[in-house]
Amino acid sequence: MKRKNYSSEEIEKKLIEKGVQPTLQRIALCQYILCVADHPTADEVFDWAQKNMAKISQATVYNTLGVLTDSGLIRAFKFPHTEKIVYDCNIEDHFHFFDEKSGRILDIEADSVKLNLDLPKKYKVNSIDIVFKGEIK
Amino acid sequence: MKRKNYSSEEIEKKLIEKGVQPTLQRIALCQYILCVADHPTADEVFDWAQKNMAKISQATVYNTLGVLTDSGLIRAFKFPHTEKIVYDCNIEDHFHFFDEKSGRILDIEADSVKLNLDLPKKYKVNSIDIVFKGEIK
DNA sequence: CTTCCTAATTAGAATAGTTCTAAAACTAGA
DNA sequence: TCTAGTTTTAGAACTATTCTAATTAGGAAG
Repeated sequence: MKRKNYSSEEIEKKLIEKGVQPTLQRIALCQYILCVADHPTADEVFDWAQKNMAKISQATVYNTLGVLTDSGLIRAFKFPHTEKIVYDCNIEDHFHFFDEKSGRILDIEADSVKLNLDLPKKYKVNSIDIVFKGEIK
Repeated sequence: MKRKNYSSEEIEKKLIEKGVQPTLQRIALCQYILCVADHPTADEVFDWAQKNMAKISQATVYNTLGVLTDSGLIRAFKFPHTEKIVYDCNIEDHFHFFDEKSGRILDIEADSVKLNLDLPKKYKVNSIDIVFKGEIK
């Protein structure tokens, strides 16, 4: 839901801030990933790219998604319902809701989930992944 | 931790109960999956089978894991840390702890996690997957 | 501008895990 | 035993992703 409308300049600035060389391909892909897409997979990004920009290779899409993920501009998730890696421009701590009807993934804010754990003391938890599955009425 | 020592006869009975034809291969694989293995992947099951039983094909291992999963005797999970499907003989509702040091997966009983959700009413939750990542000291 | 130098892009091959296919081998029931 | 339906099997096919090696583009220095 945090769909923004970044200009090329703003995206360029973001990339530089993160130490990523702002090439034409990367800026274009960011337009889609940061502004338009909703939890896209690599092939969705590639499909969009083929329709909306000059010739680009699949490898560049994968490279770029890797670079963006490593730089912390986006995050990569793996969900139980698909093999494909899903990318998320929401880099805050959060959980996910998978709508079994539509296949859509929705973000769940971290503070709408209160957890009360009773684990053995020696279990040191570094991070928690939660996926709710269900449907939206 | 629910490591049992089922005899061939007990396994055969379980398979029949679930409407699964108890072939030699299926019984043998169940010995490993239900009694010995701890969250195995398909290739771990295949490795074990090659060492411990007469010639068996990889396809049979995949078929059998599929049949056992469909029948409800075991469950299949997909975790964020690996591509491989992980099988679990614990068919109760439960969550998982992934030990980042050892790579081991441990079961977390459902009632050691209390959840307090504040989701929009129209979100109907059917199931919840939780993976804790961390280390065991 | 050129000349380097490095980094990014590319096409295609390679890989990993899994599923499919078609044939052969079983198994259960009549 | 015969037959029909299952299982098993080897190998091919498939899907998502990563790797490789060659080409191209972008800067910095002169």
